[in-house]
Amino acid sequence: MSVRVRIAPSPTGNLHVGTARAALFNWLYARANGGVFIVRSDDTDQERSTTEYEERILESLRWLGLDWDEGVSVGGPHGSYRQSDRYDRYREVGGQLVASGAAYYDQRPPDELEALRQRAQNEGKHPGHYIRRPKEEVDGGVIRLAIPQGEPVVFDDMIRGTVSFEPRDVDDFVILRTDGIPTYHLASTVDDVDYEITHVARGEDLLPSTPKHILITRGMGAGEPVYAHLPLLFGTDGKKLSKRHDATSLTEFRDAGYLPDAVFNYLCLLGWSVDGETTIFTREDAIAAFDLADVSKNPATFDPDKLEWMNGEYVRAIEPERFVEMVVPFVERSIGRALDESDLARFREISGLVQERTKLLPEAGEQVTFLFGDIDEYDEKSWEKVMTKDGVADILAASSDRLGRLAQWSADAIENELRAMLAEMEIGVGKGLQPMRVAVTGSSVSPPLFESMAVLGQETTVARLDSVRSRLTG
RNA sequence: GGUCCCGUCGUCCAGAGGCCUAGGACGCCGGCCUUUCAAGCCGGAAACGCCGGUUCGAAUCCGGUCGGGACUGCCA
Repeated sequence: MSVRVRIAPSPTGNLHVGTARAALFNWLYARANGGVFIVRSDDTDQERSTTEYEERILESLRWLGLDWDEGVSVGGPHGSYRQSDRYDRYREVGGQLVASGAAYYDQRPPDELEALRQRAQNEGKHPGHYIRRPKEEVDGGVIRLAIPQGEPVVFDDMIRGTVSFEPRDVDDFVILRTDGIPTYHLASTVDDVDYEITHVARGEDLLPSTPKHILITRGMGAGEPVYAHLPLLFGTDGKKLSKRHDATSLTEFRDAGYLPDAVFNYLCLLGWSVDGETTIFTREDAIAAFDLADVSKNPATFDPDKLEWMNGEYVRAIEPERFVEMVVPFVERSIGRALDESDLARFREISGLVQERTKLLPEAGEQVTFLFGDIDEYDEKSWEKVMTKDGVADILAASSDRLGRLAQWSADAIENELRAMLAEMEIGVGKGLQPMRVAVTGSSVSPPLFESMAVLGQETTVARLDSVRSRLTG
């Protein structure tokens, strides 16, 4: 039987990294086995679900480079792949389960049920012992599944191995609400059966719900899929990844300047590896090596530092011209206006040096703002550190004078001139260049100075040196 | 509280009884290179939670213990 896997996000927010990683592993498994990857919308929470979020989630999946064969927006043999379009089907199954005795109606208030549950527990009976009623007795209310007593529910999880639950530990849970809307357990399970899902790979938080899903599946007379429960993702504080402390949605990463390939690569490494040695790899490499059975059992802590490092690796690997294209919007954002042709030409001259120094795309913009506008304010710390030293004004005056008279304006020529000058003045290169750097770029951290000056132009360079010198000498 | 899951460097991953004086990556520390910052290169500190058992031999198997987590809704 060919592999059919799915990811079923709820459109109640942007795509969460945990969901993204689950999608990734499902996608890898499908691609590794010539299977079908399905995207379904679990939108039974009518209060919070929106089509707006649904579209954004799909966008994020596409951004990550995951394509799907069936599902929302691409269609397939099962309709819209939205649960909100299938309420009739869930009610039908609910009715069948009641008819067969696998489920029953219940309309008693929660506190009464709690008391009955407590009583059963005290007497060592199944929690549903005093709750269950014959199906004729009540009409309306919710429908609960009657957990069959006896044998434990056992299944072989691809990642966890054999997992077993005693029936007495599973509540008679609600499958259909009073308003006729199915709960997650029913809708999700019915869909998995109807769509002929062969492998359910999802977060470990659903492990305790698995016996419920297995029981519904059996109640429908269907065979169970193979389950694979992925380890959970934690934030840097060691707790569950939270929106409060961490970037949690894929859109945030995109907006921060992360590359989809880097995010893809990094997410793969959270719970899985190619061979324990390889850190950077392509999607094809991942597909070739991937198996759900190899996924780690341990929860993984999301490490922003490592992702950032990896993004730098990917940024440096971009084709130079492509890098320019990608970074232009960020440069424009930094300088607050669009780049014209001559700006672009100047940016190209230095973009290689910028690329080496970029981990996140927006940083590239910050590095070249000095090229495209006046320096409104100098970096305070840089000024403090460099400009308050003795002899700075002399260095600026001399460099302005010599660069102003330089016949050929190129990085090499500038370098030769300034090195010769500093040698004559008996000032160390490192010490002597810093004031010029701050004067010309506004900061003690910048792309290499000679190239920066070359691109900036002779006139502007000299003007900036003069401007700072006169500011220093009053 | 109950049920279930998990337990190798700070973090991620490798290790499926001898190849382990435990390997790779991020981060950290030191050095080299160097016009700053990066990048690159070299080196370093850093882990098998604990206790028993099985075995000639255990990070690897078993038991216990401790620790962490998830679930325990007419949310998903």
